[in-house]
Amino acid sequence: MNTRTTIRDVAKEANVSIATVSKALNGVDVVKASTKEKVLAAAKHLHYVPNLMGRELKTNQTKRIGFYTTSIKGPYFSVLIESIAREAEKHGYALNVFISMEKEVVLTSILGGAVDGFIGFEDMLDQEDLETIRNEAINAVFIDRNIQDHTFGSVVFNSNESAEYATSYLIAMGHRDIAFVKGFDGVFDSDERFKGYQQALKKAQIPLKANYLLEGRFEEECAYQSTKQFLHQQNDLPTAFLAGNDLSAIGVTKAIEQAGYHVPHDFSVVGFDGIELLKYFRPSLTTIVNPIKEQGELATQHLIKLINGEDKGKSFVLKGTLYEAESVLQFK
Amino acid sequence: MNTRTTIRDVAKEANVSIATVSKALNGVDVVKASTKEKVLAAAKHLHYVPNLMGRELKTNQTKRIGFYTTSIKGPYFSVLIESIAREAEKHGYALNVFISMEKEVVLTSILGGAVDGFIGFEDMLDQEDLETIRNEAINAVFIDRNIQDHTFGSVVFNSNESAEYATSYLIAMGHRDIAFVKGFDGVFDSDERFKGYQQALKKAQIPLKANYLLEGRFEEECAYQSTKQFLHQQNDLPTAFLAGNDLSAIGVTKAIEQAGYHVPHDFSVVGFDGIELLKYFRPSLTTIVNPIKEQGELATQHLIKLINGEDKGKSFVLKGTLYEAESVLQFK
DNA sequence: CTGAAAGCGCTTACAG
DNA sequence: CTGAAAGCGCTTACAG
Repeated sequence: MNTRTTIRDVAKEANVSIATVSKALNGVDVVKASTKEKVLAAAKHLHYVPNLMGRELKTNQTKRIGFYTTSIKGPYFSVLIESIAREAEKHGYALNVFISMEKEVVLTSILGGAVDGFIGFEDMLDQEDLETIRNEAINAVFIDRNIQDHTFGSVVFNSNESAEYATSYLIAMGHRDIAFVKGFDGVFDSDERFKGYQQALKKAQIPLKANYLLEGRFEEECAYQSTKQFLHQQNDLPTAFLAGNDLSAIGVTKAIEQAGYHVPHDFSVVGFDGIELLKYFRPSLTTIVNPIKEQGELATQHLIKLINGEDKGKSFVLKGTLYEAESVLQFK
Repeated sequence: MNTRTTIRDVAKEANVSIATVSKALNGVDVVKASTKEKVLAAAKHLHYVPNLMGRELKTNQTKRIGFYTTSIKGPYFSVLIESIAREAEKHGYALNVFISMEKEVVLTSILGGAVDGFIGFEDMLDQEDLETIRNEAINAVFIDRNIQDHTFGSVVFNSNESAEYATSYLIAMGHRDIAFVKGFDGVFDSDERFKGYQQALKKAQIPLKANYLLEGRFEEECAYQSTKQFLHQQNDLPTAFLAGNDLSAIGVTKAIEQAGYHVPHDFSVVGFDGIELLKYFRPSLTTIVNPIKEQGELATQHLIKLINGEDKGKSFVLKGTLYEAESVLQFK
């Protein structure tokens, strides 16, 4: 069994020192052209590829950025991750996606120096973890909460304003009885959307009704169940549903149809995000489209600037845009 | 700015040597209990996390497996990747997903020792690359082609048999004029499915018609365009379409509806894979469901056995199952 | 049970 | 322009 080729093998083959091999291969242009050629030929001949651990241990950088998550399910991720990967590659960085349920694994990776920085997501890391990461001066850009610090930045959506806008839009369409399908309490986008909903009602002087608040957990299934039950038990029905995200809007719509009603004739429905699979769903869904691709790109650009010391942490807020489709009808 | 905590800092804090710290932290149970306690306390106090590069360089293993791809778009990936990640984590390995368009980046990573082995996908790596990887004794399990060797295994679908079965099913439903929407020539699943289609026709003594072969490239859009054009230009129309995968089956269906026809009343449609987003699509699609999750799990188990030297490369073949839905109707 | 030493494969001042 | 040497942070025989 072949043992892996090292820089020493190349040096021997080319009759130079390992220092010269390193310089020739890394384009440190101090090496004589003929020497460089000789080294390159030897490296090619031996199929030499530098051991990354050696290089990274010495240079203390990996040229990798990380994305840590417990799951990549959900229609949001492929667009986000792919935009991060493309943007990173443009700047000479590779993206590493780590999927793990275990916090220890994630922390070991981040603090163990597996990446030069990471794009943060989910609430897996608590305040103490963040403190530790900060102390090690590891750069990060968060996309699900508003953080700003010397080494931490964030790129979030203006969920608050979007939700207020979406609610006002429904009100302008004649709806006054608008149910809200919640996401997760304590999650930034969820809380902000709920606040926006409340603000819009307040401005229109429509009282908030507790019985119009449904559980959605940002999932189709949960929203489906809540809505189904809601439609059965309630005699004070709304005329419209504002769902915490598109998936739950789909769940709401399916529950409405299942109960024998129709969207938008009996109920209007609005979602958030503008996920890709909407193009397969009928009736087409009115939603606030979030610029997910731009979020990934901006987060990546910012992270790389942080890594290179060209910037300090900033907080960016991206705006959503209303996409009008079939699921909303003028009321009355 | 804090410099990162190393094993030396912990040793100093605990008043022992770095060797002892290493042993205490790694559970080499030769260390006196009280010493171990002292070390653990010091490590915790300093928030010490071992530098992975140091460890990996020394031990020559990463406890990571890789998944390299140019894109994670497509409904297939989240299920596959997630099943790999979960299975890997069960065995103490982390999954690293690398998304890159550049072959050099991928090879540098694989040959540079970034992972202990990888799950291979796509035709990015040519025969020569595989040869190089083999020479370095790097383990891999491929999921899109049938490879078997000492360090290489594979887990593929029985696309040939599935396609023959699907075609025979359509024939049994009374269809004799069956168009085939191709994937990519040269791609294993694509070629195998095409062969299976041909075999079934032959067995039923139905001649293969060249004008019944459409381009699909495994994509919705391409299949849509091909089918649209086909329906316009052709006066010899088939009664059923067998599409290379579900996405192209969706494209076919949309083109049929767009041309004013209906599925399944005017044309029956069958796909392959059983992707998750089918649940959002109407009419519901008859398809051959591939056990994607099982493929990911089996590939991972096999890879880890290869890494541990507990097995040599094998070739596994997984069977699909027919899922009958609305898109096929008895003909006549 | 503990520690000094070697060495994994690199890069980079430094000397020549 | 080239090379000898140091050292990145670990682990692991080996000696005591």
